[in-house]
Amino acid sequence: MEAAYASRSSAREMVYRSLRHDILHLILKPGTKMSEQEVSERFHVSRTPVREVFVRLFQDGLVEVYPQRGTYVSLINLANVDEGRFAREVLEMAVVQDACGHLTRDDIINLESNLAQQEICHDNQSYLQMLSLDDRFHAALFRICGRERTWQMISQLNNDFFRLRVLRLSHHHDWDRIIAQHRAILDAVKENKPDTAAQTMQEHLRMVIVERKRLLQEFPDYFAQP
Amino acid sequence: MEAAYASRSSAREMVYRSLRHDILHLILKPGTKMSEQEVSERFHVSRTPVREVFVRLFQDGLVEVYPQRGTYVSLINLANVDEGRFAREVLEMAVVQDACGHLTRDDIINLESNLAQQEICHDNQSYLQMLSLDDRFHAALFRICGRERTWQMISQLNNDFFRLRVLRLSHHHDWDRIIAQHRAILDAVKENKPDTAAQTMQEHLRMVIVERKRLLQEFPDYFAQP
DNA sequence: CCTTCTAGACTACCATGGTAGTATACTGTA
DNA sequence: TACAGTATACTACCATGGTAGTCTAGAAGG
Repeated sequence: MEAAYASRSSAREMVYRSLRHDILHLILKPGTKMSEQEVSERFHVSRTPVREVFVRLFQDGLVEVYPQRGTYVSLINLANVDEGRFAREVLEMAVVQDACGHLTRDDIINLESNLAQQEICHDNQSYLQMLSLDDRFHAALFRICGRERTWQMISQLNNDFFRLRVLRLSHHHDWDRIIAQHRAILDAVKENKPDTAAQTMQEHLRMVIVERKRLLQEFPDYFAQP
Repeated sequence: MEAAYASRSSAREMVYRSLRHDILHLILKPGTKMSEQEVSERFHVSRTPVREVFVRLFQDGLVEVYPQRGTYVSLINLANVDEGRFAREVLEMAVVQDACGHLTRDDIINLESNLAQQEICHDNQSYLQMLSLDDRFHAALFRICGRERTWQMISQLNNDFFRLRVLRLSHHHDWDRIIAQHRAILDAVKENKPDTAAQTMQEHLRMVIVERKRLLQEFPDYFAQP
């Protein structure tokens, strides 16, 4: 058996990836109506694969389907954000402590290189690249501990958290603290200080709690009522 | 806006729930072939909703789709089991520590009642009920801490872990330790001993690691090669 | 002007037919 | 017997037509 379904470039897969990307990056804004008809015309495919994409997006929590009424990009649910953040906090504190033990030479080079690129981003103000680097920084810590799948799992469940990060990074360019915290985490891991590393990670992941209020005021119609 | 898609009883939803249940409870054994045709005839619906159900099951990791070749119930992936177990361990240790603080009278009644029913199950040897009670016991701890969604999230990702538990509970009726550990956890929480509670929870969730080897030998064709 | 009712234009849902690609069983050949 | 080539019966994939349910704009009545 060779390549499975996911890796194939079917019409369904193309549409799914495109819509998923656009929703996560807020190109399709929360609350936007999406009809089978419209999407199928836009991508020049029939309605069947579009329906199947909607099923997948619904499974991801990215759209809400109201039968005979319409399909809408789901609003950002702050309760989901908070629980996703909690899961990340607990898991990443454990992971970063574990990483203190086995950090290879290559790992250090990789993480240092990532941080250097973050600095460059800070000058460029390229938030898309910053987002990607941030993800890769955290993913690397999981990979070091042999917990790559765990990262993938919580990533899947943190779609709302992701959208909040997009909103934050794209509208407020106060990335100094973020980068400083990444630096502090890396240093603590390198110096084999698990407690400091965990502490800093916790602080890092709790930043969003404060930012939340500001974003809620600034973009009230992006969020679901709690 | 009222009820959303998920709660409706469409053909798709019926078929999805039925197949999902059968796969998770090993009624449909890992590796079994499932064709659109066959399933659509069995449920007396057309192939379109069946296709959409396959998409959802694929998203859940419960089936693998090989285009133009067939759709198969996915084998149990032990790497997935282990990472899911790790996530549960870390999260549940945090949750059970947190639960020590705020345990209401109703919570105690609920959990004690659950444990009493587990004892009854132990006599009846009803593994399906035992499975359900076990899930509800752990879910209750999350709910107490206001982390119900977190439980739902990790449940979604622990399908392989779930199937391993089904295998274990249905074929080996050594439930004494499981029930005893639940009792120990509850007691520790009641007596406000967070460290003991966390420790016992860790031990509890690590039991499956040992069982794994036995099950792998007993049902080799249920598992994917690592 | 405000409310009630109705006709029409949507929506997602499901059935069905056709297509390209894959696996397999069979046939012909050495 | 062993093997190569081919026909056939599958598979999932996609296009399209019809249907019941929902929303909305405009007419009718107060």
